[in-house]
Amino acid sequence: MKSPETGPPRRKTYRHGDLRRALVEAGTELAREGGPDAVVLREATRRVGVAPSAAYRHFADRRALLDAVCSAAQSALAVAIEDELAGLPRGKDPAEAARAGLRGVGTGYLRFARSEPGLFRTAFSASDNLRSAASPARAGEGGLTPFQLLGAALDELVEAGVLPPGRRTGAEFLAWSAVHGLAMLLIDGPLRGLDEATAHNAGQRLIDMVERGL
Amino acid sequence: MKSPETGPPRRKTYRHGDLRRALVEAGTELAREGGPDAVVLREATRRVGVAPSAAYRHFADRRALLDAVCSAAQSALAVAIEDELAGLPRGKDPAEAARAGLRGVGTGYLRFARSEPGLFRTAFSASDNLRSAASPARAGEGGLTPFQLLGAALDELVEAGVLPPGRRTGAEFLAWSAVHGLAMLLIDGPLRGLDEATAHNAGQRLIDMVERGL
DNA sequence: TGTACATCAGTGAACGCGCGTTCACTGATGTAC
DNA sequence: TGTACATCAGTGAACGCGCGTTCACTGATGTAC
Repeated sequence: MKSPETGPPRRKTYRHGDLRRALVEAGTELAREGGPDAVVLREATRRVGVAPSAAYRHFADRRALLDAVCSAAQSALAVAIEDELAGLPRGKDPAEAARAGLRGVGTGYLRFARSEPGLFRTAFSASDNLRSAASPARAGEGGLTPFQLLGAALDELVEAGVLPPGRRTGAEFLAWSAVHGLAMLLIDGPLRGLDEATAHNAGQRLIDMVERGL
Repeated sequence: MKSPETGPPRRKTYRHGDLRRALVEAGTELAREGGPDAVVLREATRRVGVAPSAAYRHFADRRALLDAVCSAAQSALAVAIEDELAGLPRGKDPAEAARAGLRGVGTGYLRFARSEPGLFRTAFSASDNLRSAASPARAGEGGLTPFQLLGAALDELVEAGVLPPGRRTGAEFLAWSAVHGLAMLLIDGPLRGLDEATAHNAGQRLIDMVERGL
């Protein structure tokens, strides 16, 4: 029998205990609802039930909070891709498995963009934008970032003899471009509002194109 | 011998004469400098040398001004593509010409994204985002919007027998995705800051991939 | 051609808003003796 | 085990800022007579 909690959660202790984490979580929720611009420092403290200035014990400024939220969003994207890969049937021949791996990365990426557009847009708004794409804060449970997951999928394609090694260099940027572009068209662009099945179809066609074209 | 003009231009007449156009131009300049968020109504009136409230004679609100600026940005993108196409050598066989046309659309698109990142980002932030992609306000000098220019290039590819008609449906979204995604990576993402030649190269490789993959 | 008047583009002052950030403070915690 | 004290996480009031928008107004323009 919980008392009806209105507004911010009331603390019993003067100290919060885990304010930094709580602010990142509140900020992530804001990003989920409205993208990077919605990550407002005062609103995050409000939701946590703390004075605005308390945030400055843990973050130098608003940008620092946003950067932490960006990392969290990238990590969530990595997890979405990992989930897609984990759902793949096993035990095929290496070539087919490698192909399925690349497809899985693209599909997971697109699924995340559609189901979490706010977080997706936030993932690409870090101030150092993906330059340090290898930061552990941005990785999924397997310890790889989205970019590294894509790279690994391409490596497997080469190992399985599907992709000529000469074509490997820079291939992540080509594949990424295609999938990222479709993601943008689906969430902000003219393909916004497509139903689930049609969107999935467009994604598969695009990945076909990438596979043939690489 | 011009007098040194500091700040906003001083009007001699009480009436401005062409305020709507002037505000859209000032807004476009703001978008060029800082993207859609930089299109600030007060700043636009400041630059034009007019009271903030004067804007409301011509625009219902800030969003209406931004929409007009978006249309202008899309039109500028169309012109950039047209320029690229106009520079193409003529008189080849139809198949080759059609291929060059598609390549030109992609190259012009990427060139605009890199040379005018602020306008490029603004072009994709209309509230009705590209749904009415055929609006004349968004067209280039030839009367076609960027999306229509791409469609025309694909049609030529079909007519020249390069692209099987069965593959034509939805092909603009596949090609657009790839090129748009690369544009994003080049201006906001991890490929930001690439030198001209490398960026051009990446663009050509991507377009190769699209051509093969379509 | 001259004059009265309606129109409406632009003025200027004011509004409330929410933001990020600062600063002197308060009070719970944990450590040293 | 008990007490003094340093630490530092969180408080609360205040700041200046620039924004979008409103409203009663002013004055140039063009039209009707």
